[in-house]
Amino acid sequence: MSYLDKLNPTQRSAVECTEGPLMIIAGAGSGKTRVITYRIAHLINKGVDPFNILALTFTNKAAREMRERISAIVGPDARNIWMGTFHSIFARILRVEADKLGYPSNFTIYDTDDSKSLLRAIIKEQQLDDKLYNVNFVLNRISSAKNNLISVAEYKKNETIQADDFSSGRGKMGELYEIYAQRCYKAGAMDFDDLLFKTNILLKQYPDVLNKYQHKFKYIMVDEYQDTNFSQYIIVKKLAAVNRNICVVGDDAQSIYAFRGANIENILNFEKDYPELNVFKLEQNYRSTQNIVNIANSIIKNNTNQLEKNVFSENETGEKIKVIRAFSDNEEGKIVAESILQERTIKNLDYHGFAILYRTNAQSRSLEEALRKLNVPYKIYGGMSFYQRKEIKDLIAYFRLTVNPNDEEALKRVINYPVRGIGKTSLDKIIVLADEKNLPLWEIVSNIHLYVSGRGVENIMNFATMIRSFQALAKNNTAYDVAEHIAKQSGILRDLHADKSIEGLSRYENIQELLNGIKEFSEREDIEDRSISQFLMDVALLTGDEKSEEEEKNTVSLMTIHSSKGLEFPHVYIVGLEENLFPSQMSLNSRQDLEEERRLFYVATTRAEKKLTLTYATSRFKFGTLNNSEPSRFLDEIDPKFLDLDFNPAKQQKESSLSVDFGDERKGFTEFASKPKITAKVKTTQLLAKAHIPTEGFAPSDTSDLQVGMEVEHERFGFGKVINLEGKKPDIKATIFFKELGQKQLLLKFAKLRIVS
DNA sequence: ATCATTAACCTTTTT
DNA sequence: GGTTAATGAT
Repeated sequence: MSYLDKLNPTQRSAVECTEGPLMIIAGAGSGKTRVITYRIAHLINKGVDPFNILALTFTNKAAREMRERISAIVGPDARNIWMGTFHSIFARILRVEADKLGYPSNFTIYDTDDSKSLLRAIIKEQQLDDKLYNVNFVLNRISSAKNNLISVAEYKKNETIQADDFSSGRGKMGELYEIYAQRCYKAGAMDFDDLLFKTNILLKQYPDVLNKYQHKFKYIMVDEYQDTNFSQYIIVKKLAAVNRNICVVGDDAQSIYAFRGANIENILNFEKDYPELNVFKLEQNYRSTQNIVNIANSIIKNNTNQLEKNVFSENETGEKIKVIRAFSDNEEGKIVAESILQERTIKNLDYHGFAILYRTNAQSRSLEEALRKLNVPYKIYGGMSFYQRKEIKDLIAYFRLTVNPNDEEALKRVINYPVRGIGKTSLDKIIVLADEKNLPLWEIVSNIHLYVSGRGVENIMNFATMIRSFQALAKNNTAYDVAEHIAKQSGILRDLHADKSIEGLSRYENIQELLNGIKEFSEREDIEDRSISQFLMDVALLTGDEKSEEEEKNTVSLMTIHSSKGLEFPHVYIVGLEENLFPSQMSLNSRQDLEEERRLFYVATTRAEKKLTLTYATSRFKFGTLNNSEPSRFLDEIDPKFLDLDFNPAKQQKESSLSVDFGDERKGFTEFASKPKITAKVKTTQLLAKAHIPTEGFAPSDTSDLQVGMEVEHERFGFGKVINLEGKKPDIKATIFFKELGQKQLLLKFAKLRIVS
């Protein structure tokens, strides 16, 4: 029982409270994962069968990590826990029960690209204006309908929804939803939202099925409960209704997925569903320095809607939070890259401890360039993942078609790739026919001779024959044999091999990598079904590349703030703190959206353990054109006493060029920082660069014998006099009075000082 | 039917 | 800045 001793009293109570409804409000860095994993381990140690435990997470990464940590305590039993993302767990259940909903058990899962492509086709077929019926907008509308458990029929009946659609001139929205749903059904496909929506239908229409899973899942845990949407909420509520052993863990301050339908009310109102609820609040932050926790608190207190809690840290005070201004996104990248290089060299650190977080994926480019220039190894998380690459999707589309020939999106993708003379007109004809006969595309394609005659028919027949041969092969062979055969026979390998460009080469390599991955899958001893069909089931819900361990031990991590949730790094840089970027322009219309942005900022800051740096640029490229930008309002909201503006170019510039200093240090940030913007940019840059020119051949001296009263030169601050020394051996802090800049405190082990006299 | 050039869109954030 | 749909030439 030694693991219980690793918990503080509140954590321990939460772990030991195994029966009945339980809510754990876990502040950032408060050991949430530890509590969840120990709690599950504790259940198993108490004799609960792992098969009776359902643990739901939002990311595969979180699920995997927890499983590993649990098995470290309870051993191989951990394998049998029903643990995974909402989507993967319910996809698994849906495959078992698929026939009840009229789906094949090997139904395809459409990703967002598939959904959009299908919708685009439908909008076009319906001859609707694709500006008014913007694909993203339509998909969003359908998605939120599903997430709120509104069926096609209900959508069309609902007066509010209809009034909304008609008043915005989109009266056909209901039809689009209907056609989209039908087409998915006909293709034997579910999109991401369907995995939850159809689960709800299943549990509603089949009480015996509901009953089965209610008794199966005796203990249910939900991580990141603040991110659940209505659809997920109802599933959990139903499954927990019999045993009422439901434990939800979350932090309302970290709810950042409202845009995807997450409903923060689910956690705020949890108690209403379970009056006998036990609540534990984990408020001690073990991750970050006090300065970081304080800054995070000072950010989040600007929000109104939240559960009361007091997150605190007993760690060291830590460095102040540095704010850096750059003149362009490129300079921002350069500053961050240089800073990382410097920090890691001076403090002799691993790159692994650094992360750069941004609001939008598009921001990664300037950072990448800067890092590359300085030879800093980095790894981008999220963004375009391996499985989103064109060549990978192409090959997988062949697999999908082999397993489920009705898969419309897969068919459209590969019917003429590599080119085999089935062009747009042929495909259009097939689509029209399929629509007329109300049959899946494949039915037309595989019996094309019944419908059309003439040129081109032969090409289509050959294609159908090829797919059928793949299907025959897939019946009795492992995934790898099938995959390799398909890659060759489809002509994909040949096509890519012929492309001698650098990109072509890398595409070829990616295909090889995918095949290698499938080979590994086919050789696994621990699974029974090693068919291509089984491989596809696993692959559909894999999002990112699963980090390939060792080589990433020494790389800087780049990612959006959203994907940084749950992670921690000693050194964190949050870049692009500008109005209209962070907070995003889209969020400025409503208070709720703005508050979500603020929570996002809260999440970002609380990733940092030791040191946090915030940056913004006063100009930035957007769609290829340069735009001016203003510092984010969030910077203004931080209590300036936690900020270190000393290295802020704005301040240096101000001090060196403005004669009058009103000296009010408590001034708001924006006011403070935006003043110098009046001066021309180029000029300012030069001013900055030449603030102090080090003496020729400047080299830092050994400062171990530095004495009060000595004159020194600093590379950037210029000449100064040592007026005080304090602290012990490696951490001696010097107070130096610089002629240009005034009094400063420097840590001797970091400061580059030349002793003048 | 296919390739090459042009226009249009884009940026939230993700399972 | 970069990708992807639409247009036009062979």
